[in-house]
Amino acid sequence: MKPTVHDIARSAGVSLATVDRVLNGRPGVRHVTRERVEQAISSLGYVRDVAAANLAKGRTYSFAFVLPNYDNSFMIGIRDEVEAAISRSGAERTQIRIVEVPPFDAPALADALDRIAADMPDGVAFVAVEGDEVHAAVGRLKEVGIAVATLVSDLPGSERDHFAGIDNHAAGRTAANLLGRFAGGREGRIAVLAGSMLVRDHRERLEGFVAVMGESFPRLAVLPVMEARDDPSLAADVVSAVLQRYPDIIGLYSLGAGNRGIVHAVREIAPDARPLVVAHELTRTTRAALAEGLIDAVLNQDAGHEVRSAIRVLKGKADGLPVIAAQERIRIDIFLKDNMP
Amino acid sequence: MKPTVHDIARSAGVSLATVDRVLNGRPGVRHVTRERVEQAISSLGYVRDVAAANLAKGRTYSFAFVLPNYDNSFMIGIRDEVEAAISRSGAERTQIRIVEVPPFDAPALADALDRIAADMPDGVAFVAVEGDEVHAAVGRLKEVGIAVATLVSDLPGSERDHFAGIDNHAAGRTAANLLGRFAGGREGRIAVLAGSMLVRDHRERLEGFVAVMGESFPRLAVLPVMEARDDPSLAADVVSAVLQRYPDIIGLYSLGAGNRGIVHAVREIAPDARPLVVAHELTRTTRAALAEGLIDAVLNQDAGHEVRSAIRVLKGKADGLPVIAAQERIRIDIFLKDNMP
DNA sequence: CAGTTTTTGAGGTACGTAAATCAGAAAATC
DNA sequence: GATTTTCTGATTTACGTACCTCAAAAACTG
Repeated sequence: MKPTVHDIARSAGVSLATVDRVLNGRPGVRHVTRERVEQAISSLGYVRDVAAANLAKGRTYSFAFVLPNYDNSFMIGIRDEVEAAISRSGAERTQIRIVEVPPFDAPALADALDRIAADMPDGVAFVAVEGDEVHAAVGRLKEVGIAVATLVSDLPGSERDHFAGIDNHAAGRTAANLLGRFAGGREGRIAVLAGSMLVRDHRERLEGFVAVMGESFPRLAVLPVMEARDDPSLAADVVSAVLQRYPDIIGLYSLGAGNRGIVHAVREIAPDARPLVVAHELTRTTRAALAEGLIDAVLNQDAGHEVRSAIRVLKGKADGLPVIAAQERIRIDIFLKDNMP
Repeated sequence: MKPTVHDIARSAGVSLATVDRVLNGRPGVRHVTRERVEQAISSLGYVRDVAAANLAKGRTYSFAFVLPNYDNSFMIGIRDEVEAAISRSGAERTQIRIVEVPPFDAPALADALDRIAADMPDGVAFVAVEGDEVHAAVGRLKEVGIAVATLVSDLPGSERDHFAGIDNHAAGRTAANLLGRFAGGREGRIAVLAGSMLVRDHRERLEGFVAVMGESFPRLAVLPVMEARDDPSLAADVVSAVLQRYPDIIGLYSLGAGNRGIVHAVREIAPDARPLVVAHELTRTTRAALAEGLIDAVLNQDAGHEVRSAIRVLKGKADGLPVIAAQERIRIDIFLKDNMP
């Protein structure tokens, strides 16, 4: 039978109240007594029943998720997952609200963070945009004791507690590895399409990609990156243009969103002249394109994992617990047409 | 504020006892009253506080995991995960024990299952070996109301409630896809190394692999499968021999265990003559080989996910709940050297 | 309508922990 | 040794649900 606080009290020869004081770090216990209790705890192998503790505490955590009001499938996926978390919030004693901000707008993001700080939630998660205002706003959040996590896109150097997202450098490397190997020994050019170089995750992916291409696949020449602001129609145009301009393009790496446009452009090309395509995020579009053979591989970050990890971390931070890094690492999933979930 | 049973009672104009009867499907409630209560439940958006319910029930689930006493890294990983679950068992109100059986031994497995049945646990998970005895034993378990899940290797056609493992057919297809694409347009032979064709998961992987090779990569000739009983030293010998015999082997698919031997054999070969290697399960060996470039890709099934999924399903089945298929699907992870976790 | 059965209400106890109060004991201080 | 301060014990209430008992009310029987 699992030991309870009562067992500890009995075993240590103290009262329930004292056990409670030790367990919850409350003052008013002599050193020797505290040790006796701790001794009993470890010898009985007591572990706190978290469910019962939460029930007794009646504590609820309040969190805010700041998301760009941005309509690409991936962000919609993130929002869906946050909403799913909200619908589960009853069972998990969390109260989560979503705050929308314009995308790629550091002042607006900083502003939103400051407004949230006024409500004193237990934690805030946000998709970072780089900017001094944002750094400063994070500092203010931490100052008043609010836990802060970045989501999808990080803000290194800031005081955020945690980043819930993938290693984008590694993602870029992985993409290069796949494209390079799929290309076999062939020679040719590789086109890279990004959303915006102002976003850190895109920059990092590009860095990783270019690095591996240079190291391992010198016969593949990477063209200068094209930015299409994650806009499908713009992406379609840009891709069509570059494919026409350089007939020896044998691969395309789409490291941002707007894949609908890319798929559209690639479909226009004769099947045997189509480039290899590696894209990010498994969405309806990329899934269908994988199945159809228009995209060769998709790198994915699981939005659900990211959101749940962020919540878990914020909860832990709110209670002053350390993050278990291994548990919170978000994996870079590779999907081919045969292993789609 | 989250509604409680009290709120429902008040809102429906009935007593707590009646709400309780409705919630827990106990008899003694008139149809109209039951409807009034259900109406209140849905209009208030009541959701049962599972933590409090479990606390009140004080129910503990008892499960048995039957694992082959087999020392390959993957099985050790599975065992570690079960043990991790055992160490968490206090918090999760489960009591789990591990039963070891000799590998690939259907009578012994059936025997173990029967012995377990005598203790009447709530559920049993086991790594299936094919055999009529096993089918019969599963039937007996189900007959007395014990939930049954297969782990890693399935037993289709039996009365098991659930299979916690990957789609091995898809895994084989994925391996073929990777190997075929990595080979570029080259021509040559592909060697396949399995543990034993008597194990269902190995057979299925092979089928999927051969199918895709035939469909999509007709220039790659798949050699007859070699069986090395997941034994590293045997595997090393077999691989060395076949590589010597067929100098035009450009790829190797290791669909079972014993990868240590394969890595050893491949390392002996001159770097530029080494075949492409795709193997299963991310272990210390395969991880190091990936990093070193001796293995090109590793397909992995997450042992932790599988074990936790099995426990979740057994718990659900013990309570008569249906399985949420999407949630319990185990993914086929692809790891290259750049996206290793 | 009396008797029976079914339905409902009221209330309590329990699960394991948190948190509070208050009184008394022990230790430290002067 | 008296006083203050610091500890400790005993006890209670609460969290939200499950499950039990007993009695009363309502609905059916014949």
